[in-house]
Formats: sequence, structure tokens, C-alpha cells
Amino acid sequence: MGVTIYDLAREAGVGIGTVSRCLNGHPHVSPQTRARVLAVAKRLSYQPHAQAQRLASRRTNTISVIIPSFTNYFFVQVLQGVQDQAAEVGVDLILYSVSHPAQIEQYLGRSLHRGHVDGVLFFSMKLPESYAARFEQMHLPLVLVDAFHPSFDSIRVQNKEGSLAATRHLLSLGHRAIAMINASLSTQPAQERLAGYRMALEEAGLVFRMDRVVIGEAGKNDGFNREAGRESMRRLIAGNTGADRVTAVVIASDVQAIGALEATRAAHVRVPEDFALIGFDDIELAQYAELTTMRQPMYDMGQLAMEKLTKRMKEPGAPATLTSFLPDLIVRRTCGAALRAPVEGTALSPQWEAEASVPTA
Amino acid sequence: MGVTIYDLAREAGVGIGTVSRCLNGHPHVSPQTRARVLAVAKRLSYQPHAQAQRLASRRTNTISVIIPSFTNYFFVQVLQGVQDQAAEVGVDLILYSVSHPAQIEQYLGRSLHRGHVDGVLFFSMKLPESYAARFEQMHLPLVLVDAFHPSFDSIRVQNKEGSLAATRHLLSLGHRAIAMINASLSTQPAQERLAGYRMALEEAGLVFRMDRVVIGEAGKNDGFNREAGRESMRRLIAGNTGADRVTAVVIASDVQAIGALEATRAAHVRVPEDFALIGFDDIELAQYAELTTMRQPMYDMGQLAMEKLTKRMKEPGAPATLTSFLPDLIVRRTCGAALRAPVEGTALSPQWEAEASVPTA
DNA sequence: TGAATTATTGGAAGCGCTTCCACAAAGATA
DNA sequence: TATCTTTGTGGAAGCGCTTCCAATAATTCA
Repeated sequence: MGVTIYDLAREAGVGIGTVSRCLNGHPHVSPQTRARVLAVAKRLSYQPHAQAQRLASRRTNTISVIIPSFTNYFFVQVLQGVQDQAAEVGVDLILYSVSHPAQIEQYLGRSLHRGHVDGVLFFSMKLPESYAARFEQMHLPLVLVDAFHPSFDSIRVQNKEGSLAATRHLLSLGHRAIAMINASLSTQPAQERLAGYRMALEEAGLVFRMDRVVIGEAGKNDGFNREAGRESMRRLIAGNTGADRVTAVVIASDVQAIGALEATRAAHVRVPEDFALIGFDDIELAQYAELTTMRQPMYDMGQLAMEKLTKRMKEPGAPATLTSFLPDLIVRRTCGAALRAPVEGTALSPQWEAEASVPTA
Repeated sequence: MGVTIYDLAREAGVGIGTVSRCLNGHPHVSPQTRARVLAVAKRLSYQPHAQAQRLASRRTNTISVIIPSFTNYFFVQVLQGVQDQAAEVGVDLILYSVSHPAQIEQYLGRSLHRGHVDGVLFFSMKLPESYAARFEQMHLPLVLVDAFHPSFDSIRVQNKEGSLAATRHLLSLGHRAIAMINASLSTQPAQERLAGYRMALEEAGLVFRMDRVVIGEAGKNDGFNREAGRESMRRLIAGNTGADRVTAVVIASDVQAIGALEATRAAHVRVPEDFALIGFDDIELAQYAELTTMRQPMYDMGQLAMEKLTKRMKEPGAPATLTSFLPDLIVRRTCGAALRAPVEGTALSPQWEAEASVPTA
């Protein structure tokens, strides 16, 4: 049915080896021969058979991307960075979006089939330890994004520094009683964001009070969701009486902040006059909601992830690296800074990138 | 390096054919033999070599998805439907997101490589005629979503009926001077949405006036973007004086409507009191912006697309089909209906699906 | 001019699997 | 008991390519 290199060889009066060399641009073929073979290939509209090439060459030029079910802007943006970089180097992406935890192992398992893919990008989830071992054993390149494991390259956002900066910003606006709305502390980002909040308070000489940290019902996405944000804010507003009233809130994610804004509206609480808010992530909605937030450089993270994976495929032995991105403070309406000096959507801190070698476990 | 069926055969004391039959669940193997082979496979942690299987079996269990650079919620949702259905039937997705027109042909070409994929899903773009011919010639299954070609299965949204319903809704609220903000009429959705608007006016005995149709600067995405919407609304507001003032606007997409809302806010025009708005698509932002809109059943479209492709791979000869989805009217704040009867986010019309056979060209 | 390189070329081997055909063993039928 | 089925099994062939190695032709060097 299809045209094979044997057909080309016969038609051009050369051997199959020569045909292969011509098609793949190898040296040591005379220009005339190459021209003739390519002409024949064109005339017969030859298409290489992808699977045969892959079987013979032992490279697939394909990687798999395992990502939480990406109904959210963060992943779309990161994925765009990955995709653009992949197109650049001619690699295909097989997409596995995980909507149920069991699928993590299922998809990792598929990726581990010999010859299925040349590498794997793994996003924002905990890498099961047993699979970590299998990746090492099979020498399959793996890069973690928004996740960490000592044996593999990873790319992270400095969550602690981010919420540190967010809290400092509220402090600099004069707030002294600052609460936090967080998601389940079983997740690392939630822990780290809490730590940054705490550190900012303490370095300002304020007391960290756990009763000012509102943890939403976990539910979907470990509590990083709108409903949890709405409910948390409702509780915060309800209990916010007395002399030591809270005047500002650091929220662990934008989706929660969006929910929180809905709660303020419902309770006729004015933002930012009665309550200053700051989120985390800078999702698309944040701009529309005029939410002050910490922006993650999503596109860049995706692009860098793909670059790291490419590099790793070339140099399997190199030590694992960790790159951290520092989120940018994006000042909009909800923090109240504009009440003093009207600055719209400006990045106050330059984006900063740290690279470090991690001792291989 | 890897464990092959030869290793299993030797270890289990059987032939390679038997091993293959055991692994693939073929009949005509004795239960004892099967158990023994599977035990050995497990012990040696055998992984089939994907490419070898594909080469030998001539099936890849992979399809490619060619989609416009999906920074928008519509595609994310559709893709989620595709992905879930693909996981269901055990098919891998190779994602090609097109950010530059030239990439359309590049990716289509890749998909046409023999043995690369078993089928293709093509989204929201015009299928180049030359490639249509090549798909037919190579008998490569192809399903179009939000696009149409007589030779292939397609899934569409009834744009005309959608904006007809949108316009009727505004008419039913008593508006008589209704404008439209549209994108470039070189695209089919824009044309169809215009036609529905016009039809609704005419069936209500009103005169269709082209000077009430504001077409934004094309720019990104043929004018389906926020800036175009903002600019269009600004022009509309600026020219909206005199006795025949416009009181409502049908907007061709939600992203434009979001831009339009920004323009109303900037001009201190109240929505819906001074200006009733209705969008199209029901993107995520629409809910937050309380935008009345026509919802496209995105997830279902994705799922159906994958189902059609699967069916087509099984029955290559069947005639091409066209399925149209009718968008739902989602009533929120911006149309002003709530000023009369407070109905929040309710679907007024049931979702409806039409199937029709299309004569193969 | 002859020997030694160097530039090309042909094609066998092999990637790891599926599938088919041939054949043996075990029942079933007469 | 002899013959026909059925069931189970082994392994060659082949999927279409890349990559060697050996062989040949062209060129250079002394």
C-alpha cells in the first residue's frame, strides 16, 4: 500500500542504504545520487513510516506530558510554553490529563513501556515513590514541574518567598491584622505559602496567630477551589468582630480569591476599603477581577521544562537540577494600593531565577 | 537491554507465538500455559515495546489533535471531553496546537506520515483542500470539530440558530433597537451569527440596519478578542445619540463581550439598565462577569468527536455525518431579564442535537 | 605507474513484535 | 481400530526502517 524505501531504491537504481542516507541527510553520498533519490521520493510522494523508523532507530521523538486535568489557566499557559518549545525541537507531545488519582499510575505506567516515549514531563502532583525508582532503573528522562524529587530535574515556584512578598506588600500598606485563607496543609504549596505569610509577620514584629489562618474544606483540588474560597471568606467575615479586627487577607490561590470576592460582595463588605485582598497565581480571571496577586511565570516554566528534558535526553548522566522562579507581585485594585498611588498591573519585583544542583539521592 | 518475548519464551519453555498469544489474550492457549507465561512476564517485569507492536500490528492507538493555540477556555473544555473519551478507549493523543497558520499544514503533513497515527481530530480552522484530498487518498480517518467539509464527519454548533435565539431573547425583553458587535465576516461563525441576528429582527418586523453592526479590527483571532470588543463598544457608545438610540447589543463572542463590558464601565454606561448585553460561548469568565450568553456544549462536543473518530476507524466506508449542537441560552445579569424575573444561570432551552447524513462529495 | 587512501555504494542483519501456517496431541466419531 | 476434528503450540516470515560492514570506484601520493 505505502511506498517504501525499497520502491525508491528500485526506481532510482540504488540500494536501500543509500536511499536511507539520502533521506536522512547523512554525509558520504554524492550530490547527484542524493538529488536523484530525493526526486524519486517526491515523485512517488514517499512518506516514511514513523513506527518503523522508531523501531529501528530506537528514538521516538515523542514525550508524554502528565498534567492534572487542566481546566485551569495555569496549565494552559504552561502547556503552551511546552508546546512551543517542543515544536521548536520537533518533538511530539502525548497528553495525559489526570482527572482521577488512579490515572497517575496508569499514565506513568504507559510512559514506561519501552520505546513508548523518550521522556516525561510531570506536573503539579506527587510522584509515587515506586515509579521514581522505575524511572531511574529504566533510565527514562523525567522532569518535574511544580513538584520536587531529589533524583530528577525540577522546576518550581518559590511559594514561600511569594507569599512573603505578598504579606510584606500588605504590611507596607499599613495593615497590621492580616489573615490568611489557605488550602489543605497536606499539600506542599499550601505549607510553603503559609510559611511565607508567617515569616513576613514575624519579621515585622507581629505575632503569628493560627486562629487567623482559615483552611477551607478540602473538596476538589485540595481546597484550591472557588467554593472553598467563598466559604472561608464567609467564615472570616462572620467572626471578624471586636477590637483586633482583620483588615487584610492573603489568599493561597486566585481561584480561592475569586470565591472570596463573591463572599465579600454577598456580605456587602467593600474591597479594598474594608478588606484588602491579595491572591496567588495570576490566572486569567485575576485581571478581570482586578485582583492583586503573585504571578507565576507560567509560559516560561513550560518552555524551560521542555528545554531541561531535551538536555537530559542528551546527557542522561548529569546531576539533577532544581530551578526556582520567584513570582512577581502584580498590583491591581483589591489590595488597596491604588487608593494611595494609582499603579495598574505593574510588576514591582523583577522576575528572578535561581538554579541549584541537587545531590542525587 | 529490555526483556523481549524471546526471553519470556525461553524462560517459560514455550515458543514466541505462544507468548504473544498469552499476552494479548488470544484464545486457543491452555489456561496452564497462559498462567505460566504471565507469571514469567511479571517476574521479569516485561514491558512490551510499543513501537514494535505498532509496526507489526499496523495500528498505533494514537490520534493527533490539531487545535488552534488554546489559550482559551473553549478549547480546554472540548479537549477535556476528547481526552476523557480517549482514555476510555485506550487511545493516546498527540497534541498539535497551532499558533501560526503555516503550522496547520506542517502538522497535517506530519499526521499523514504512514503509521504515525490512526486518525486526526481537526478543530476550528479551515481544512486546506489539498490536504482534504490527501486524507481521502490515504484513507486516514478525520473528524472536524467546529469546521466543515463535505467529505468528512463534522461536529458543529448552530451559530445562526444561536444568535437567532440570543436576539429573540432581547426582543422578548422589549428591546427594539438592537445592535450587534461582530468579528471579521471572513470567518464563517461571524457570518452565521450575523445571519441569525438579522433573521430575528426581520421576523419581528424590524428593519435590519448594517450601520448597527459594528465589526472590530480583526487583529488576533479574526477579531474574536477582548481588545476588538472593547474598541467596538467604545465606538458604539460614542455614536449612540439621537432618537433611535440602541438599547441592547448582541455580541458574537464572550471574549468580545468581556471587552465590551470594560468599555461600558469606562464610559459609565450601566449594564443592563442603559445597555443590555448578550454574548456567545459561555467561557469561564462569563460566569464571573455575570454575562448572559449562548452556551456551547463544549465537553460533549469533544467527547462526541472522539466517538465519531473511533467509529470511523472501524467503518471507513460509512457516509460522512454532520452533527449540529444548538447552543443554550444562559440567562445572567447583563441582559436585564433579572430586572423582571430573577432567574440565575438557568438553561431555558434544552440542548438539542441534530444528525444528518451528508452526501460524500 | 603502482600502492595507499578516500569517497561512495549495496545490502545483510536486526529492531521486537504479530500472524500465519504447519504440525503434534488429544478427543470424538464411526 | 482407523479416521476425522479440535485444541494447543512452535517458529518462520515479515512489518519498514537504520546501521553496520564489506566492496567497489575514484583520487592522491611517492
